[in-house]
Amino acid sequence: NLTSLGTEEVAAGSSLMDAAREAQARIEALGLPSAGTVCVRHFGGQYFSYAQAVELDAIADLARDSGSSVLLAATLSTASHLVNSIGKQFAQPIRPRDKFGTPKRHVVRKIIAERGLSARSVFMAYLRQYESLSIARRDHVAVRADFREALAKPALKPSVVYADPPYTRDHYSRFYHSLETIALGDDPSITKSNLGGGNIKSRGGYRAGRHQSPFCIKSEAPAAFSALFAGVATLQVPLVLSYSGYDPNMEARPRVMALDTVIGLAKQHFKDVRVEQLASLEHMKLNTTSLNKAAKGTTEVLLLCR
DNA sequence: GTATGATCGTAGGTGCAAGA
DNA sequence: TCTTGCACCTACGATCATAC
Repeated sequence: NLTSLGTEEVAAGSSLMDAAREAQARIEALGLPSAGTVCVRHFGGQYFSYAQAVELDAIADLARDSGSSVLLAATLSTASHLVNSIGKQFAQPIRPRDKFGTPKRHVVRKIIAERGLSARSVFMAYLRQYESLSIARRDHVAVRADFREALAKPALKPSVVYADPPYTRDHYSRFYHSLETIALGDDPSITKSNLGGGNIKSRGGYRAGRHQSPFCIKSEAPAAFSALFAGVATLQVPLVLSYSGYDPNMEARPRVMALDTVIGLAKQHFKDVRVEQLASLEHMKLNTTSLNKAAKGTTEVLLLCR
């Protein structure tokens, strides 16, 4: 993409590099606010066609200026719908050639189909869909906040807290960083990968300072769980905690914290802690069979804390 | 040098819907 | 009824950083 010019594999002096530099110069000459061109500079060519990215910039600008949650929701759905990546997430741009340099035919078809879509048309379809939804009559509020803040100052008095923290070391903010940037309307720098000497911008184009959940970091997870339990206990309401059971005898990837340890922490804050194993459920197996280690024994567990 | 932890790049099985 | 295409999203292996 344009933001990574000079660090990519394109040979200096090639016509593609010349075109990219000229495009960048023309964008700068327009004198637009940097946040207003962030899609085309950061995600154009990487996750969207340049034309789609330009349209997205315009749509996102409109949505943010309006302050309308419906417009913003339709914008984010449009970005999510258009993104040309593996699995429709924002951590894995398409790699159109295999390791031998041969173009992947099915990927080429996918690129042509997805990058030919009009952002405006997709946006209008989502807008019509969301505008036609009935309005919920029950009291509710959506909050974007750190869980500690949300528990310390709840927007509404809850009757129960349901928590679904991550349980592996994978930070899922990687998969939504572009939507975060579109929603915030800023112009973040892109992080550099720790691979290759640390001088190459991350292939996923991650925004600097993206959220890293303490539940995914082994050294921080115990304090995070303690804060969660303490925060809910202070509200004097029950807690339903979703976690993943894990049998250390199986080959599956260990959880950041063992279930027994989580239960032990819960018991420090609640008189009654029950564990319900959802035996009939298994996580979807989303990997090649050879890598799909031991889905059995890693089923969903609910901690009922009172 | 080794162990441990953290980050990044990556693959693809499953279930559903649409089309043949 | 069968086939095909697609969205979903988990979690692996490789690599690097840090602590000892």
